[in-house]
Amino acid sequence: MLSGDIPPSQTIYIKNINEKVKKEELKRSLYALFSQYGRILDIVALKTAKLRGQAWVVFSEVTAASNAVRQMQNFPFYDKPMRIQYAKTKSDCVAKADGTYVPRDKKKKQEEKAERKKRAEEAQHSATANGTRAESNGGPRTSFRQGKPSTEEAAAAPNNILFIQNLPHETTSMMLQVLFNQYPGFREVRMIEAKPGIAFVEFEDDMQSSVAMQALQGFKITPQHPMAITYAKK
DNA sequence: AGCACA
Repeated sequence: MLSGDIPPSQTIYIKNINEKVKKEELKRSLYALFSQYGRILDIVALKTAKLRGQAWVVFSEVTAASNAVRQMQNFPFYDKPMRIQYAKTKSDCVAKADGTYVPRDKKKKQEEKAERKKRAEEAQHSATANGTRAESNGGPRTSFRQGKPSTEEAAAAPNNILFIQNLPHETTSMMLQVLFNQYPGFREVRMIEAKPGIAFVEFEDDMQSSVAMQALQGFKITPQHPMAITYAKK
């Protein structure tokens, strides 16, 4: 089943997460990894028998979620490739924001489940009746990968090397080293004499570079120079 | 594999 059957949502659902990682660390890592795509409103992760190895990341915008679904698909996270889909239902924090939140009770939950099942069956029937797949209501769909995931199409593919721009010309590699050295996995800063205003900062792995990126994004060495951090091109 | 909001 293609994950594309689920309509776009501002919440992504991630599965195949390494179950050994502790909940709080998991949330922090997810935040570090996904905040590059947009503002994160909430991250939900539970370690119950049914829900371990999964997480929900709620973005403030659907577009952010869409980019995350595409670009982080199969990202090796704690040695397991993430499987990312849109969430099937609206997150509570979103419902609270748009005023549609109603506190859940056990009974309500069952009803929702039954309702989902019924709709799925109906969709199944109509699809087989037409002899086609139900390409759900309107909306231009991005095409989904058929073959192997290609990293080339990822606009912002994570990289252990960061590319820093908009530095004041007087920035030294020493200054950057002090700044980036506070984050685990830091390796080195590289600057090019002939190209002032930019730098490359290397970390041990993608996760660690992502944490530093998130933490220092927009950091101002001078008030006029918020640094712009992206992953270096491979 | 698994769709929640402790």
